Amino acid sequence: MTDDDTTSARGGLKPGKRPTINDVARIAAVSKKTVSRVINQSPFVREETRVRVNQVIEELGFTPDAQARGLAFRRSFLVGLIYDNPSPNYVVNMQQGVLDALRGSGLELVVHPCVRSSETLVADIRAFVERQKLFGVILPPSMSEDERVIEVLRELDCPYVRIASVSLDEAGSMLVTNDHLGAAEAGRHLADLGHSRIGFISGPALFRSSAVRGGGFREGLAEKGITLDDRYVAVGAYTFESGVEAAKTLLALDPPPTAIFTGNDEMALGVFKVARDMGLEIPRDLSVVGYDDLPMASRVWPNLTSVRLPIRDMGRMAAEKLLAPMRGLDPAKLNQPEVRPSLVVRDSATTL
Amino acid sequence: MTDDDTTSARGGLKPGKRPTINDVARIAAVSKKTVSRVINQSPFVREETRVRVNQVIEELGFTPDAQARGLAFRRSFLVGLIYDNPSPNYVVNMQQGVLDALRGSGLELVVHPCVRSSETLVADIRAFVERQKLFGVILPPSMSEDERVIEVLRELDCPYVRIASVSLDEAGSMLVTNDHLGAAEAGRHLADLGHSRIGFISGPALFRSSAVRGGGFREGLAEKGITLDDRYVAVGAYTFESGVEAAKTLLALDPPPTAIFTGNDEMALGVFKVARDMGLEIPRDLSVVGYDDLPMASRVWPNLTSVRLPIRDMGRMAAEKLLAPMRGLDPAKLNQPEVRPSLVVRDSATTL
DNA sequence: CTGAAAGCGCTTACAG
DNA sequence: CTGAAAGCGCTTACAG
Repeated sequence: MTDDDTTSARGGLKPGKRPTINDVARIAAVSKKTVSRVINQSPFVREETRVRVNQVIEELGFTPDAQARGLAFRRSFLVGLIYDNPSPNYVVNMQQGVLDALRGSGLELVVHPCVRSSETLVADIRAFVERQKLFGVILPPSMSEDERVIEVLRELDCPYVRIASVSLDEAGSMLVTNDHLGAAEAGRHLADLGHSRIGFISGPALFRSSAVRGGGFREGLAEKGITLDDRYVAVGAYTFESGVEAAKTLLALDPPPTAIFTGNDEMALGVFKVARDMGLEIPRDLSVVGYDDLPMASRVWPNLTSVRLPIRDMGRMAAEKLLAPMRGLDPAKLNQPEVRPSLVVRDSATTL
Repeated sequence: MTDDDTTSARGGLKPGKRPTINDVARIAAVSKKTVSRVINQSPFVREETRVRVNQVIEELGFTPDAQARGLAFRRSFLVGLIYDNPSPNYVVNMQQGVLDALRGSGLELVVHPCVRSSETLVADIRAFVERQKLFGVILPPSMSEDERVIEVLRELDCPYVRIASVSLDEAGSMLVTNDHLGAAEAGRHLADLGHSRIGFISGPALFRSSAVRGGGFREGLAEKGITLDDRYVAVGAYTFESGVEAAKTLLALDPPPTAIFTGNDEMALGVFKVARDMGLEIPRDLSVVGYDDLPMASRVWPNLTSVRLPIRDMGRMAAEKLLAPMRGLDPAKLNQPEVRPSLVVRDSATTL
């Protein structure tokens, strides 16, 4: 439609071809290096020149080619999200946060799921990062906890930010979620409600958060003089189905627990299901506390009491750390609040 | 660790640098063009040569540079998922399906959310697609329904597959979900259960599926001699919160509906919430039928009767269409089953 | 503040 | 079946 409007500026352009930096340079009557400087916001361009070049860029509808830039820069404009998390809800929330941070940065997000137990995991990740020459990588749990992967990233000189419940790396490449604090709060809460025969459904051993949340929970109970009985601990896999299995085991104990704390919300819903199937009413017959506070926690019935983790914010903050150097900031010194999980009391846990 | 093992093959390689196609060519004693042929699986390479080259590639740990290949090919190895869907669950499911199809293809997935009502939408998408020279794009609803976006993709010569409830394009770039069929089934089901004063919470007008599902539902009811009263139709936004609002409106009518069909599951959960708040028991006092059959449909209580859409499969099939030409197949003639939504009867709807 | 040359690591015609 | 040359569209030193 507006082809004619730009005829003057497009003079000499081959039809059907995208304008390149050469076209911009020719029409703006500068060298392509100067155009490159304008694109990359170099300060060494006279204001007048910059304006003229930007005007031509605008008129031509010029968009720098990511492949060509990447080839010359030896680095792409792609951020990788490498994950193995079994909870799609967790992943999608974090992904949204990462995208929040990337918006307007010129970087794009490549999602790369993988299987941590796969024999080819390390080779796969190496190929992915090397081939795409990623700008950087974000690693949610439990990918963040695999030192073989970290080793590869270091070797390939690929910046990364790890998200984990405890610190595993230097501040600039680490986002700590302090899960022991939230779990301790859950423990104190259940103890305060008068529970003492309490069950715990742990996440899988592969996740640091499983042990950290379990440890924090024990700690919180201990503060109130309660000891978690190992017979009342079941190991799940952070999935709904595993929550179902673990709940069956725990509720078959004699005497059964009066309350159950689960390593994440997904498994808490599994407890909900088993309780209903057994004719137990929550919270009257069984108190349940989850972890993560996914959106669904406040949509199920009864509303799930859960430890809130700001998953989306975590994704955003991790991405901001990754982008910090590009903005001339020190990733270790961003003015980011520490992640402090906190208990959201709803209706699924009550006094004994 | 194994550095020494490869010393022979790495002879002459600059330390600390990734091997390039030149290194492979030199060590295998062929031209780089031949190496390129092996990488791209050209049939015009002698078996013996191919084996030798692959061996050197293996020994060197050579990975072709995606940027360089993209620059030469004038096309990247990235597939874009451009979406504006308000339901994170829907998106994450579809995304998983797309990733299923991409696994092993050498292509990576770039996720690109956007706001359809934004003034810069078209320009944003143009810049994204042009800059990344995308291999192709997948468009879930309602992005799939925006003809301005399609126009840009055609102009940029970017292959795409649209996912929508009705056909909007040629078979090769279209995945039709036939939503009228599933909605009609929901209508017949509620009618068969004896309901006649039935509410409908529609999706937003921007989504074709809203009208298609509404139309199918009316059709199904009509088959049973029931007419949907416009006073019992509320318009939502496919979100939980909008479901809450719409349910409040419908349940405040005098007389209130005895059953509600919602345009998606997310809004059905909103109805669940309002019913509970009003002291109504589902399904005794109110029957509810949803659409999509997200995993959570079978995790809430009572289990939600819902029209099942194989969202993950849809993502996979759409991606397979996109990849078909690369595999020498005609995307219009893939042996894919048609998407047939079907009602999954659970516990949230019962006889009047 | 600006530019001409060389190069990033691949592939596409074009020959042979 | 194989290769030498040119080019994809940018940026990095290096000069001026």
